[in-house]
Amino acid sequence: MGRYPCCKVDEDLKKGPWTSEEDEKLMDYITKNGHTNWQLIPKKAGLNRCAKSCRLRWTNYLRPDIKRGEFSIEEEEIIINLHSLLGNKWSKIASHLPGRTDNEIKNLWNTHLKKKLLKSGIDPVTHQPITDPNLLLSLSNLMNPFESALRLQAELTEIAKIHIIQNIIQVLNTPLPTLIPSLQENNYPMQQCYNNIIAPYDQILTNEPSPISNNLSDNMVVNSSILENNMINNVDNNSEYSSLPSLVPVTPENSVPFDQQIIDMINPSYYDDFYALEKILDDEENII
DNA sequence: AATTTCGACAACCGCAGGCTA
DNA sequence: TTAGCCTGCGGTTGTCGAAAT
Repeated sequence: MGRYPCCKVDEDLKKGPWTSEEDEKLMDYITKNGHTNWQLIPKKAGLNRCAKSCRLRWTNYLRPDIKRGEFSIEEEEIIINLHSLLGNKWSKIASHLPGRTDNEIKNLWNTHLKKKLLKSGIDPVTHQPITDPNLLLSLSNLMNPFESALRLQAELTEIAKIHIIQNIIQVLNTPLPTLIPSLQENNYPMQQCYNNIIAPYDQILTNEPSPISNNLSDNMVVNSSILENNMINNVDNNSEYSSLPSLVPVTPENSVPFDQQIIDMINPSYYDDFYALEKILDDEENII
């Protein structure tokens, strides 16, 4: 039944740091023969290591496509943003960063990024501002009080904006005419809604008109993944808030209610558009 | 100069889901 | 069909060098 076990428990296999000789043996073998069967590799390569150890050494260190060296600011931003969307899914996060391993990203998170967020008053788990007053006080004491207050205020404002945009995307991502047939009859101007609500913010982030704005028709669903990718990849490095904490996933339990004052801060006209959309949805709900 | 502490990173451990004989 | 291995993943631990005492 089954296969041969991965590593025999009673075998006296070497553990701990790899020597350069071991690296060379593994590298040589895989370069010549590939790594289709990890179980065979240690023996065939002449290594007294278990298959798992060999696989890990290869994927985390010896693989030729690994990008070594310090993480750039852009990479750190991407990691923070992806972490806010995906949580501790290190392998998923690593798949967005060519040449970086999940282990490397996990280490970076635990040693640098977590502290960086905490110092900015952001909870690294929820990616929301820390609300515990004691913790906030002790954090703010680390910085110049005036600078700290200004910074905190600016960051909270920016987070609020992102919350709003994400909520709008979520609503727009619902195929309205499918759900509510009468909307199709009314020919609700989704294009106009997009142009007024999403495009300006998208433009701020990308510094160019979004490609989807050219293709959006009334029956189309706004592709939020494109917008999210824009948010992740187009960090404005000149911005005072380039070290901004990341997006917070919009789920029913942590969706924030809209705040007139915050929406007005972005642009008062957006609220009118969204309010119009909300009103239509409410009306439809009442009819149904 | 010796010792201790801390931070960074590599490596290991154990689990879950998929796969295979 | 199923027992048990294989692989990938995330959490944790170990190691080593630098900084502090």
